[in-house]
Amino acid sequence: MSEVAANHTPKYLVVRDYLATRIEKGEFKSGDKLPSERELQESFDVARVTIRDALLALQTEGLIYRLDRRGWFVTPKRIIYNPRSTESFMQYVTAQGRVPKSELISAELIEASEWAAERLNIAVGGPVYSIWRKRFVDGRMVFIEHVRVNAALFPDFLDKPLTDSLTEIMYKHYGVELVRVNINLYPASLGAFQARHLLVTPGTLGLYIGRNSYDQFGRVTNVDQEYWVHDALEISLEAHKDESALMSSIFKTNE
Amino acid sequence: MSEVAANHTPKYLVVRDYLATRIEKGEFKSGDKLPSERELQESFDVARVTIRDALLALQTEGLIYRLDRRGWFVTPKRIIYNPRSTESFMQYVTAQGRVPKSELISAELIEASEWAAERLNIAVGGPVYSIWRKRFVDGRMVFIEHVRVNAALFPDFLDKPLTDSLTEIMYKHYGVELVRVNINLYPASLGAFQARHLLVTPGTLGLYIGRNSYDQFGRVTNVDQEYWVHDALEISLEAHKDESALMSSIFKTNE
DNA sequence: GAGTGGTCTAGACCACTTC
DNA sequence: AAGTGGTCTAGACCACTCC
Repeated sequence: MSEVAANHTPKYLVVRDYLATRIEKGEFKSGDKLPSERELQESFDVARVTIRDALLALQTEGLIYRLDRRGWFVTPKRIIYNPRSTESFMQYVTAQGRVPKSELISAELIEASEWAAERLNIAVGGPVYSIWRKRFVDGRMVFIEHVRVNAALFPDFLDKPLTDSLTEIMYKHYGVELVRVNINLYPASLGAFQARHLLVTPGTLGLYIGRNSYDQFGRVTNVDQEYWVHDALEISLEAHKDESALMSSIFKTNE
Repeated sequence: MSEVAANHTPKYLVVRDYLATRIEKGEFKSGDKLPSERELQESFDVARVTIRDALLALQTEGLIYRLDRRGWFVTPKRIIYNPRSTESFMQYVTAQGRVPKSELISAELIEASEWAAERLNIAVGGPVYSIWRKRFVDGRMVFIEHVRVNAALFPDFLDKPLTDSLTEIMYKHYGVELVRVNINLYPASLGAFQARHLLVTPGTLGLYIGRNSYDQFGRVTNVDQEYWVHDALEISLEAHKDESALMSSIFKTNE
């Protein structure tokens, strides 16, 4: 490698840097729409593909996001989520000075699939409430959620206000308390159904969060699957040495 | 929307589906190299850009990954990481029947930057060991790590075997015990330095994990930053209601 | 040296959103 | 109706890896 760098910056990174700088300076603010791809193309005098490479790079970084066929927008600050907390979405979003919203997509009584039955610890074909919800922060859709509830434990559940915290409903109306959750999460791409509801292009990067909830009797009350847009969430938690062992001696964990 | 779908599947998704199927069937196995882009282009009789769209979609899904200028490979199974466990990388990878490897990139004594000083709770310019390491699973690079150690607490730390667990070194040689960690993580793209070491294209999607470690005296011993490739890791943890409150009453947490 | 992936051009048509 | 993003073509040159 010579002293004078032979590498020149690729054009798409020049465009990226320019846009990134303007976003960081606040010239494009959170939620703002960027100029159209063709406008950018003319400003920089490059092919449209090159503009797209720049935009896709910024998307991966989480600086901008795309609404399918609607354009590119500046990404708002991430919401912080503590998986060890039992706060509901409405609570932890509000606590961060943001405005949460919930929307019910569908709710029905179905027969447990093999996947659901295994996790809910019930028989295949057993009664399950299948609930899809959509969640917003400051008006932006951030994830959709699929909840499967062990219906045997919660008669008339579908009559309850299903945009509220389901955990709270279980506690107040059925005396069932959430005492333990198993959580797993990883980056994953958003499928057709999820993408359509989130108004993003199918295949967009997301963040998957799975959750199994247990009540005071060790029963699985519900299993949830959350499909987040990848740039809306930051996970934060604290752990103490040996506490897992300590907790198992206090609660009886059945594994 | 008419009964007979007017939508035909885009070509790049046809290619994606074909490759995804062959991977799922095991015709391409974990770690295998896919045919070159030009070979695929000829097989499908499409433009190379279309092949790339398919490959990029599969990459986002985590089915394949790319080594910069080397080609596309089938992604191995994810490693499961429990952020609440105090197991070291070597331990939790081995426990999952995989082969871990650590490599030291660099280790030096430097002056604390503002960023590091604030987190280590020391003065700006104070002594800090800056350690970069590279981590492998079954021979594949999965993340690089930047560790900053409060040097005042650990004289001659750089003489120790720095590919081993640093936590263990602190305990065995200095009697300093890790009792608490703060962790935060989110998807983020990999910068030039990280990408070069991981042999990926700069801007590739990654998973960022930050960690602050506290000892039995409440001191911050080290702050770590891990830059994972996005498809190598799944986070898994268990939480109990009210345990946070319980733990704070047992340990004194200084916040 | 051959082949590969990384970048780029200068267009095009379509489905869809927005006005 | 106009404009946008989504998809696609048929090439090209370069830097780099691999043999």
